[in-house]
Amino acid sequence: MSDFAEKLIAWQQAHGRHDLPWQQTRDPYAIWVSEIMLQQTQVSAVIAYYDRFMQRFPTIASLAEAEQDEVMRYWSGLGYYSRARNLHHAAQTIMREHCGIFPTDFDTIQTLKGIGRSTAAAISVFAFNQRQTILDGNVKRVLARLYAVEGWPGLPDVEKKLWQIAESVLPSQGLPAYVQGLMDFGATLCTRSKPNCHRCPMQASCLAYQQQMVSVLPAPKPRKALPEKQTTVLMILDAGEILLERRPNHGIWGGLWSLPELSPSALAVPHVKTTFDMDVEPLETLPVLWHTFTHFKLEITPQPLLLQGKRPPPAPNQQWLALEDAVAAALPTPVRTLIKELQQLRF
DNA sequence: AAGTCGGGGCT
DNA sequence: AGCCCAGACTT
Repeated sequence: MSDFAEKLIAWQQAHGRHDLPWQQTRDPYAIWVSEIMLQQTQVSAVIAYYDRFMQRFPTIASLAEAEQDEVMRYWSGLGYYSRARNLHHAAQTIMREHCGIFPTDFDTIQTLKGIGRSTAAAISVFAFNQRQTILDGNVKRVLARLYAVEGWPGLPDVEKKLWQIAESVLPSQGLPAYVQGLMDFGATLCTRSKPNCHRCPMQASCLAYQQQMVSVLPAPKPRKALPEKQTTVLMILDAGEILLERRPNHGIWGGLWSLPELSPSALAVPHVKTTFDMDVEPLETLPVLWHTFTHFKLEITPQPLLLQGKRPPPAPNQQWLALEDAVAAALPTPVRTLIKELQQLRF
């Protein structure tokens, strides 16, 4: 038996979960229902649904005979409703094509709707004590760390490698405890954030731990490049003071004081004349600034301007502030950065 | 290979 | 406000 499997089984016996409702049985139907409910759904959310469902549909036959509407009612709130439709459909398939007996053959199990390789493996192990491996999100994380597998596990090549590793570390016996251990270990110790490496029996052999890669493995799903927007902000100066404008309550930086904004296509000098009734002269430009929000990147072009002549009275949503006060004010970070840069340029 | 399904917990 | 969860299926 691989060193990993041996340690995992020992860990499972000491620290794993043993009292979940679907662990008290070897009925393939009960285990099947639990596995479907647990797809992309946390244990704590499943338990109540599982108990209610099994009370109403205790057997394959009772589920197959039920109206789809009633099945859906018992699933309502769990999400991923195709799981319930597939479960219902597969129950009827078993009645029709398998004499009402849940199939024991691994490949046959996978032909049932809603059962892929990992779920088929879980059923095969827990109900029939067969030698198969699962590969769910927990197991992917555990193996990606133990074997320092780089790349997002959703990539076919990476997933293939993880299946291969999962098979290679499979013990020859004690499969139920081992597979339950895989899941419990990933769910409670080798967690996504803040894994408990101190209490990990695999620490010495964990490649990610050795290479200090635990926090970056497995690699997160690559995000699509954020859309880029651009804007120009006006830095209108007069007597060591800068003109600030309160932003509308809705939208980005809602209600915050900021710099007046200008659509990138507009010309600064005429715009300021029309909008603010000020005569200004352009100053030396500052470098463009990038700011990243959660949903887009913003290219901010600062446009410093020097007021010529008399300062008109500020509108209610405007104020003049000394540069050093502006730096200390509660302005959006990139705006403060720009004002700081301008301040240093002046002296 | 990418999109879809989903409520809920976590950060 | 994303990201992820005992994934599988469709496009």
